[in-house]
Amino acid sequence: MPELPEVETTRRGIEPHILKHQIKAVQVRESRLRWPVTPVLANRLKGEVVSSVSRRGKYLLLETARGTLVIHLGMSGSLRLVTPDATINKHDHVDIVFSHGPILRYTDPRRFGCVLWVEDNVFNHPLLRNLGPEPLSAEFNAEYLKARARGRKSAVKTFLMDSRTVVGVGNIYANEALFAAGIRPQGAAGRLAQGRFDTLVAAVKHVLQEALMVGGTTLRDFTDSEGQPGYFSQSLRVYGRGGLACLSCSEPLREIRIGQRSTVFCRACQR
DNA sequence: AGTGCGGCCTGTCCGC
DNA sequence: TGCGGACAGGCCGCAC
Repeated sequence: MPELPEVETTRRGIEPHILKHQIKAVQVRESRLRWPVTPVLANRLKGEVVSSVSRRGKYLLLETARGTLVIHLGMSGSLRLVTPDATINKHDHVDIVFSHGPILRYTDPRRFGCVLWVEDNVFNHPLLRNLGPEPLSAEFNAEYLKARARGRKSAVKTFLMDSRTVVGVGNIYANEALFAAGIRPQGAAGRLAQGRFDTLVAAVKHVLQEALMVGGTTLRDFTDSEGQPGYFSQSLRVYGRGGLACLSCSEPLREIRIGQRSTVFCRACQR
């Protein structure tokens, strides 16, 4: 499942191949994604040149002079560069065909993702307008987080996964960051002691940065059909390890549900 | 405003 | 071996 590190890795992987290149055609085989892929999208993109490839949270932004293509990979999506002779598989929903040959192929078995065309300022779009700071930016710091948590009764994990608090922290890294910070996921965000925001912010940054480094190396060869992100198999310390021994103290890790999300933590190490 | 939760969707795993 | 059902997940959009 694409978390922020994988989306950023995807961005870095495709950018050199499509930046300043012209889109020859767009082929939509399955328009029923999270929101319908409109025919307008293909018409408007045709002939346009990609002027930037950026990212906001887990949204990839392909900018052209006429507008921006907004792509979200949902939880099962991927975006790969393929050659025109590549086999088309069942879940290859959208192709962006470039004039110089490569095809940017959007694949998403569960169709939780989206491919949208936005002509107005993309950052005013409802999907992007209310997003919190980037986790790896200076804007995401202890002072900010503390101020935002004030009075909040929801669990710190839920709070952390809220994209209005900070973008790019999904279930996996929320679990990992809270473990790294030694903070119990179910405690109210507004009740965290002052000093713990520093620890938490540092843990979020650390966990994401580590994943980004691993993702960057394993996904270097982007035309590799293998596709499975290697960072996912990196040493996750709590996620998916409910009932197993804590890697720090050997106590069995607890698994509970917070906000319908699987939550794993160590009762001894996280307070 | 803050909070909680239903729903979207399919691949994978489990038990029978 | 086949089959049904639970589960996983991001995150919108609604209800309270």
